[in-house]
Amino acid sequence: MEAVPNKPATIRDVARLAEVGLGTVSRVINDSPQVSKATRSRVHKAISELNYVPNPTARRLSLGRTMTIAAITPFFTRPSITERLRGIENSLAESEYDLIIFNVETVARRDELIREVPRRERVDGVLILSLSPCDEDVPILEKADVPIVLVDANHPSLTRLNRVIVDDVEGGRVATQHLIELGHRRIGYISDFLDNAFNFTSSRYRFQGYRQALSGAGIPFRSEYHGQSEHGRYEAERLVKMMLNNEDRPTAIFAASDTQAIGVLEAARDLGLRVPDDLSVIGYDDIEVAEYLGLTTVRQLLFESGQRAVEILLESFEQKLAEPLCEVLPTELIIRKTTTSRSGYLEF
Amino acid sequence: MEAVPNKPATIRDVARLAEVGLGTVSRVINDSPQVSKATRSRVHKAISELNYVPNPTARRLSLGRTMTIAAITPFFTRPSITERLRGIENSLAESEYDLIIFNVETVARRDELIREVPRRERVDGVLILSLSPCDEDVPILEKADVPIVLVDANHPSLTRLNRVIVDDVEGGRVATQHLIELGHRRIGYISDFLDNAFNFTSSRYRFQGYRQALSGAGIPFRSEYHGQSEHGRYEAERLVKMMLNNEDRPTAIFAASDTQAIGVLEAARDLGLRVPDDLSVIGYDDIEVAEYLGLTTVRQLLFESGQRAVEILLESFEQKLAEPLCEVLPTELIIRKTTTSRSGYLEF
DNA sequence: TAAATATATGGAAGCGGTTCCAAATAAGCC
DNA sequence: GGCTTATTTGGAACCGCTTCCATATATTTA
Repeated sequence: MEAVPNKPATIRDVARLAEVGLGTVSRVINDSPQVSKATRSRVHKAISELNYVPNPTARRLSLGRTMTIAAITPFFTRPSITERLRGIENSLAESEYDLIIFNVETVARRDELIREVPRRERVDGVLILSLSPCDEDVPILEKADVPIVLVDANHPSLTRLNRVIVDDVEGGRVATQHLIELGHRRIGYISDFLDNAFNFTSSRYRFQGYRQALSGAGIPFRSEYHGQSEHGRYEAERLVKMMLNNEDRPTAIFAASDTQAIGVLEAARDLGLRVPDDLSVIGYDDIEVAEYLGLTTVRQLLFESGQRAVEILLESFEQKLAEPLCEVLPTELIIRKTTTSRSGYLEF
Repeated sequence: MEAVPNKPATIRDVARLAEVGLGTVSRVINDSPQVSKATRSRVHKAISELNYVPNPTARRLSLGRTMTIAAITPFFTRPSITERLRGIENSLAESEYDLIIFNVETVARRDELIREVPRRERVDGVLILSLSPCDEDVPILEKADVPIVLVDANHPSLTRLNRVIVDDVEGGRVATQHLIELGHRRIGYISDFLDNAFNFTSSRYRFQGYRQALSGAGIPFRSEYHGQSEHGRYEAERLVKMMLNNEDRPTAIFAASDTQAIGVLEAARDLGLRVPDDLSVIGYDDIEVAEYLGLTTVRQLLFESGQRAVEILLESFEQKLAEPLCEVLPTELIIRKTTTSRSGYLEF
């Protein structure tokens, strides 16, 4: 029982109390095998007596590693982002690494972070979420001196960066194909703006898949069946109401995210359209509420994408990766209760 | 134009190239006034030539400060949490501090973090969001050797910790009083479980306010008008449907969060009740979607609470605080379109 | 012009760890 | 017992910065 010292104890205090050398204490801390049992327990006793905890900063400097991983992420208010972050935090919690987070809400900050964060002095690795690099960013990122993993982000000319992605073209195709196989011919697509300052690409790729499926089935694309706006449930609701007020309105809607699909369901309800009888709706993501709503959707592994990205990063620290990984996570069509066959229109 | 060096440049490289001493470079980096203009520009030239960035870890060790702030937060999927986090990140982005985040999803982790994170060697300050300490935590936190700010968290016996809180009792009272003044007598309350392992207190305090308002108006509390369950829109929907199926059902509902209020609105719609004519609904928080929905609610300053917490933390680093601050942020009743007077029942 | 004062500069010491090398001790072998 | 080898141990050197003190240079002042 002694007074709490003003300054935290250092490794030297422990060495003195345990009557051993500095190196020995360090070896005990780091579980080095070459310390005799007797010495080890003497040191442990001193450690707990002094309430000693190794100073992480000193450790980092000495190791030449920051033991820190940065996540650069846009608006972390969207469920798809927070789910990925949960996965990241979850995997990192068991490791020795700290997670530092940078939230991007402006293009200027995006550029600043992409330039300044991936430096060896700052962090050991970087995770970039849902922010696809633009042409100028590619060389910067490929030249960075720390491992980087892009999650839900990509660029055609990337070859030297790890990525965890979903094949959004395929996902869009599968969703649309599902509707086509149910007999739908007039299929709407509701999405974010395909072109945007942050270079979010998912809506764009899913749109490509949508187009592919249509043309594969010989259905011409009609631009009035594509609604784009800012991301959000209520924006989607507004868009789809306009679309559904047309004469020749769609019998099915593919929404680029579940959040937007919820908006579509609301709109249908407001317009007195029964889902799925009058309107089939399919979303994308399979966020938590999708199951509650019985929403048919394309599941992507959000939480797992974060976990996987961390695994890849940690592996790349240990040089285990011969070359950059581009891991494509599977998507899965989850058929629930918001899609059904277009009665009377089946042509198969 | 020279080859990218394998190792990042150090302050010594800069000193050598600029032909000055170590100390001088350090002074330039830290904007010390006592460096001559000529020397300063020589050093700057060398810095940009070597693409030099000071090593933060070394800086931290030397300064004896980690330049890092931890945020300990429960499930960061809830809008009220992510809004606060946004505010925190936003304020910290302009500072020199890094933000490291710990997500709490189990009680065990909560306890572990509360014990281990607030240490001088790890971080310079700690923000704890929406996790009220329990009795055993109080002495641990009060003895911690780094400044701590609780946000949306409190404990009756706390005196030595900074807090940014909302008077939830008052907020609950105001919400309920609003309904009473509209003539409602049968007022339901939908909330999280009042007792829960994480010791979330907001539902409890708002419940107190609800009770106060009722008894102030001479309305007896009826336990069948209080529904509690896990947090969430759909859980709330289920609860309120049961409540509304009773004979003597409430004419107004106070939901402990906007998320839950949305569930109430859904339930009303499913049951064919018009809002506000058949059922008045008031929420709490004023999250982004509340305005879209025209939801009457009690606004609390979520984003600002995060900003304010950071300000207090930074001030306490500079010893500017004579004693711990307990800042109560205002709430504001935002009357929109989901509450109206109980026609035919007005007794005033 | 010399002395006193103000301004600039160089670099050692120190922050608290890790690691490597040399030395001490223990164990094994003939 | 004496020699070799394996196991433990101590501590200097180092990681890259800041800071303080001593020294060098410039500026005032009498």
